[in-house]
Amino acid sequence: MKTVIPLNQVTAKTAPSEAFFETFEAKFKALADRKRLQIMYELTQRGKTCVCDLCDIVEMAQSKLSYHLKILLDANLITKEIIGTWSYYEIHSSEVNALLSEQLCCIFKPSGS
Amino acid sequence: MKTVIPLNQVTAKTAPSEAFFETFEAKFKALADRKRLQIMYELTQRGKTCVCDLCDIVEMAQSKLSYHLKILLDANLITKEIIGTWSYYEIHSSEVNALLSEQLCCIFKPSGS
DNA sequence: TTACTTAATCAATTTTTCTTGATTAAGACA
DNA sequence: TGTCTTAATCAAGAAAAATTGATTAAGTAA
Repeated sequence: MKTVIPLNQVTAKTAPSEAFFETFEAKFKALADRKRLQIMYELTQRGKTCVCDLCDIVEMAQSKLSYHLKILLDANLITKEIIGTWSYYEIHSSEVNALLSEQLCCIFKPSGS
Repeated sequence: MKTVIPLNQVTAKTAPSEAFFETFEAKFKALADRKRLQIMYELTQRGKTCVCDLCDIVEMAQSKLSYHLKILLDANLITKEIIGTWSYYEIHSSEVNALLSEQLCCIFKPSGS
């Protein structure tokens, strides 16, 4: 899995390195799909959600959903918690906040956080 | 060319439509490439810039640069002005502001605007 | 143990995107 | 007019990402 630089370590005092652009490339790539945006939106509205429920909510086959969740997880935009046989996913609010505008954060993360 | 919904017309009072996610898909897709992010960064630093100069700055073949500029232009993230034989491109600040966080806007658009 | 459930992974195919070099179109100017 | 410059577009091939169905792994519970 690729190394992801946490957004709070990012500054722009000197010319950005190749790695800098790569980090954002990965994050924007993760967001560059309408199905993954829908997943982000549903997680925002519902909070921590089980994969089995998400499958029905976004009407996606299980293997396909797993594929897309992994991309969002690798980009550090969501987090994962395994409880027994179930996997729960949640928006990674601080990362999303650091990336997106206030007005978008109200759509892709809970307004109150 | 695809229809682009201006960001200032976007609200989230009801469940977002398919078109809503498609609009952001296009914008994030445009940002999902390290070369295009570098172009955005250089335009941010330099302001309105001629294609011929940009070619040297980002070290990219002319046809390749045109291809990437078109993707950013279609996503409404940059604007274009033709003067004589030259084409000048510029960051579309209001769109970038509506999309990205304050901290990123300082990197992908001039701090002062 | 066995059967069942959940979700990640794999392999093969399809689809999309990117790159490259060539061509085209339009303006500048002698 | 002809030549030069700039930059967009085109077509073919390469590379990357997405989809599909099957398999695997790990937990639950009889």
